[in-house]
Amino acid sequence: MGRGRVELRRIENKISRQVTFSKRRNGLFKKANEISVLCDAQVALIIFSTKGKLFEYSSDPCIDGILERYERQAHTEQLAQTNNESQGNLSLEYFKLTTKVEVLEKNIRNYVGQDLDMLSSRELQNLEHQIDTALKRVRTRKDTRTLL
Amino acid sequence: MGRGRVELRRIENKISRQVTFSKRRNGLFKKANEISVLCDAQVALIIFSTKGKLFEYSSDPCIDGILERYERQAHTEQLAQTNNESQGNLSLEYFKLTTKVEVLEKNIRNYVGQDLDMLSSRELQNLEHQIDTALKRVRTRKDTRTLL
DNA sequence: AACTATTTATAAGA
DNA sequence: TTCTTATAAATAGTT
Repeated sequence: MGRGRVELRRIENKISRQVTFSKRRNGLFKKANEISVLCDAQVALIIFSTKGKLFEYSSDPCIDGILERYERQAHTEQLAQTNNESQGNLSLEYFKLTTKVEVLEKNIRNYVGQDLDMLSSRELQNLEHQIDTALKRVRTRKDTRTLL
Repeated sequence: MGRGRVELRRIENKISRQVTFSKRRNGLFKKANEISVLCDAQVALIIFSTKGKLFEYSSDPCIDGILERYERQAHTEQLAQTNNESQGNLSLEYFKLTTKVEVLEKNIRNYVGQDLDMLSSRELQNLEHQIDTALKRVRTRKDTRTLL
């Protein structure tokens, strides 16, 4: 869609890649929004750039609702059509909470360096950076405390 | 992109809406794949149709990795989320779960080096040790992965 | 499912 | 970054 065809492979030039990323990201968000409005669909779109910057689009006010719905559906397989209503249903809310607890517990295991097998290189990189930052913060706090 | 402009609002005709949904869904997945390849980005796309049918695209073999990364990052970025939900007549189990979530979230904040003010010297010492161990594990895992 | 007239997205250039 | 524009690509309406 432009002056010349583009082969479907990683753009090696860094500047071009960033420019293309920015343009196509906007295009993708626009189209995601269009399909959600035109076709009355629920859409969640998450993008991490090469550098780890997060971009997200959600057709709903809060993307978490869609992600939780996804988790429920993906892990419950068959129940697809049935769960569209029942807001305010305590058992549903309870189930959502148990899902949330599972996610939190998985995150904690990652933060203490466990369950790393499923993480990609990039995720590992990201996690390492977070933990490294955390360690610095804790040591700074320790130093501050020692002075009191 | 077709014979005549389309207003950005829900298509009322059910058949047209379904056809458009199918076409645009394919287009969206194609573009999501293109940006991930061209720009070396990580992309997760979740779509629920009006009827609740799930469609998903992921640039990675497993979409859950991206979603978990999203959860981690979202948690790291927004610390001031207030969970004011638990009002009203909730069952004991539900309440216990919300408490558990609070504890887990508090732990996660500590693991990323935040909310350290209330910790004693001994707790700080423990936390430091845990994080230090975590960092070593992550780096070991990274090295292992690099060798593959 | 295919076909095309058009609109839309965007690659390259400014 | 933002705009312009030539061109590729997507798709609305049709068959």
